[in-house]
Amino acid sequence: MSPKNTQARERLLEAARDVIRTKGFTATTVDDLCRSAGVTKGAFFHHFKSKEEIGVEAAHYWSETTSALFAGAPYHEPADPFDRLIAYLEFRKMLLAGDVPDFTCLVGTMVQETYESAPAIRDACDASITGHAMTLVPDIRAAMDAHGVTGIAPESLAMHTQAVLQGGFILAKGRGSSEIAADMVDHLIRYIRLLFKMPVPEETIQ
Amino acid sequence: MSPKNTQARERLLEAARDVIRTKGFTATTVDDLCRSAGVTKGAFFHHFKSKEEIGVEAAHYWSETTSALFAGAPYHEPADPFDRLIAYLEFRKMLLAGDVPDFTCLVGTMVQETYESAPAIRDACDASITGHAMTLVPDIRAAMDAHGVTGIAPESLAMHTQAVLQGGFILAKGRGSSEIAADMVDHLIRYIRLLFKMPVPEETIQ
DNA sequence: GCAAACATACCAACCGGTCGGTATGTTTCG
DNA sequence: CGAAACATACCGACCGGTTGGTATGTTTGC
Repeated sequence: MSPKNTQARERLLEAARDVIRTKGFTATTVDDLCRSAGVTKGAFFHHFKSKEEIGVEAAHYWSETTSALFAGAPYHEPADPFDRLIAYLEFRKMLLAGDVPDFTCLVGTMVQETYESAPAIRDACDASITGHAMTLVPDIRAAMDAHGVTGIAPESLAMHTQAVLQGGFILAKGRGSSEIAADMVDHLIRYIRLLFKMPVPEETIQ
Repeated sequence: MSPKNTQARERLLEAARDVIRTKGFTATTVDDLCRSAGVTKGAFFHHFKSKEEIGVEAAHYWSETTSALFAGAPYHEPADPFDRLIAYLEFRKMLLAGDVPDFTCLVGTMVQETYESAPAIRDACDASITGHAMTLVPDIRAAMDAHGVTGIAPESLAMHTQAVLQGGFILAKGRGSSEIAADMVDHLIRYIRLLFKMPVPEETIQ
């Protein structure tokens, strides 16, 4: 009944996450994934019926693992919804560590390559990004109510946080450094502080 | 000199711009480009010594053609630098028309796939994005001076405009529609209005 | 008439995917 | 019980088509 030995599958999904973030989906070969996971091609096609299927499953795996990461993160602690929103963005800044492939987004990378050629992957990536954004909506809505902010759909501001992050990742890839991505989050924090009529810190954004 | 000469080169660069924006750099084959340009492989390798080289040249070509487009655009008309900045963003919104491959950014797409494997392409893409952003700096700086905005480097705000656009393109690819990208530009406009202490229009951002 | 601008034919490496087979359980039933 | 029947996980050689690139010939424009 329960799949006892699914080590190969999990190792392949981890390999997909790491290799695709580095090389992109198309440039990643099935043999790359097998080598990285330490399994054979037979094992690969036992668990996934095609390369496209591991793309879809990798997006799901990404959704699950990042959901768990964010659910257990300390940014939920503040009592005020506005403070939680800012804490979320500070947490995202904190994640911008290590080399570029370590902090960039698997699904943002994959959707760029597959949106016209592999609808199943595109939909899984879109669901991952949108699903994560929607976890922010209750806090955004509560903070808007508390601060009397109107004229913006909470869902739209939630998507905007993800757009700024994805754009920051692209700029970081161009420069080979996370710094610019952190600066973009600083702009986003300033936008949200201004929008909610909250004081803006004096530090200069470089 | 003569219109016949080097026609193949230009047609190949146009093909690269169109096909790569649709399929991505890696998934685009040399034969794809030849077919789209209506030339043979001999012509391709006469003008470009490798696939990587046409990637670099396509980024340069993108820089040149977009520079010309923006230089001739009407957003330079307003007398006030702040108004020019807003007019630029409204112009960018206006460009969000047609299918996704028609309005998305070639170099933003390419850098995602090549930043680890093809430094020459990565650098050309980075130079294209950064170079375009820097054209905004004089107006941003003048507007900041005029409105007493401090605590932000003009270059950083210029890069932020590009991050929001690039992020909007990724979200648009996930949804197959430009609408979300336009919404992201609306957030950016609102941010800049708030930052420059200017009134914010009442329309709701969806 | 000569060099640049193409066209044609071809190649070796590579890629996604297949296939026959093995090892190790798990279920079924007399 | 116990053995036959079946299921799952995995192996790795192999296949046919594709890919970036080359070698060589032909056309075009000054």
